[in-house]
Amino acid sequence: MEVKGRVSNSTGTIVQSEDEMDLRRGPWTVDEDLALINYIANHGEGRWNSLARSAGLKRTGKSCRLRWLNYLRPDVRRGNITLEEQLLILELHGRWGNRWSKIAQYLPGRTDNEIKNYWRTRVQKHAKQLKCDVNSKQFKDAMRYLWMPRLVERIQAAAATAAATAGSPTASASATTTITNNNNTTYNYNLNSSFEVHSGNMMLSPAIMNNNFGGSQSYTPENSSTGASSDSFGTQVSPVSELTQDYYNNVTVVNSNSNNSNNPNLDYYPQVQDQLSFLDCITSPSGLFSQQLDFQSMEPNTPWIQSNGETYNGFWNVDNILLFQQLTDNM
DNA sequence: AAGATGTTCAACCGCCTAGTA
DNA sequence: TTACTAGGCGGTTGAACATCT
Repeated sequence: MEVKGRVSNSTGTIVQSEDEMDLRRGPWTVDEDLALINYIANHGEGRWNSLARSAGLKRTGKSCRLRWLNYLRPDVRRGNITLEEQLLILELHGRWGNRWSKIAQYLPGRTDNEIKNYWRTRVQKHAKQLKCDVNSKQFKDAMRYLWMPRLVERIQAAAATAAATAGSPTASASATTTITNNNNTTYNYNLNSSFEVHSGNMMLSPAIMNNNFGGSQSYTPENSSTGASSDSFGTQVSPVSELTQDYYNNVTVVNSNSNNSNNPNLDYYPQVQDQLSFLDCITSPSGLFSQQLDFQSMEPNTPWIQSNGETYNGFWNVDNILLFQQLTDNM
């Protein structure tokens, strides 16, 4: 695919420079990817326009930058958005809105583009199913009081299962997790599949109060398998991704000291971050499920995301939609 | 089996800001 | 101060793929 570059001069006339006539657009080829990877390996990134020329790429600097940051960069995490990441995206979007790059700073390895895509395809889809605007208070309340607690519950259930499978004594069934957000709302979660919401000084809608979702209330969801949803995160495997990951195995500048065998990209990148699980972070250092997770004070790029590929089973099953409707009927 | 419809995500576009000459 | 350039960001598009009818 080759498209002639066209720009307007000061009089509005379409002109074409010699370089612009050769500019390529559209999907990147294997050779282009390799050229970019090799060039950055040897010369570093930055100064994208000159980089594009020096690397012999008939692409704009912007295009090179985007390709590198969103796809070729070795520490890009690919695959399913984990439950932990979903929870964090919901929380951070509630605070910052569509500040994708800012949100991405808190999800190491995820790009702003990926988070934006997640929001538009998954979250907005749920809002559409519920026939409400994704920015409406109804939907935000549903996220805060139904979706996010459910995510935490499932994270804990998965952790408990994993711990039990591993024979770990930490799989205590009555442990409780407390999460406090920037609205001073405290969520208490425990492994018995119930949760409480303490509203603190947060403003709650009368409908929610009337429906026993304000103050300090308990709600026991259905069996935590919850799975009935059409959502299927990450089932699509990009052939391009597989290809370019294979290339990393053959790039001559790989860091052979790395022992990471899961992500071939990391072999290429000298700085391999040790990753902690979500529960490691909310429980450590002093006690199981008792620490408060303070999103406000978290530093960007804190490497706390679990590296496994949790499959999302969805939340908006029939029970929860009915519950949501009960909540919103009185609004 | 085939066409229609829905979903995903890489890539592009246009705007904005910071840096610099 | 102004003009220009590079880089960054959020919004949007469209091809590829999946699912439905």
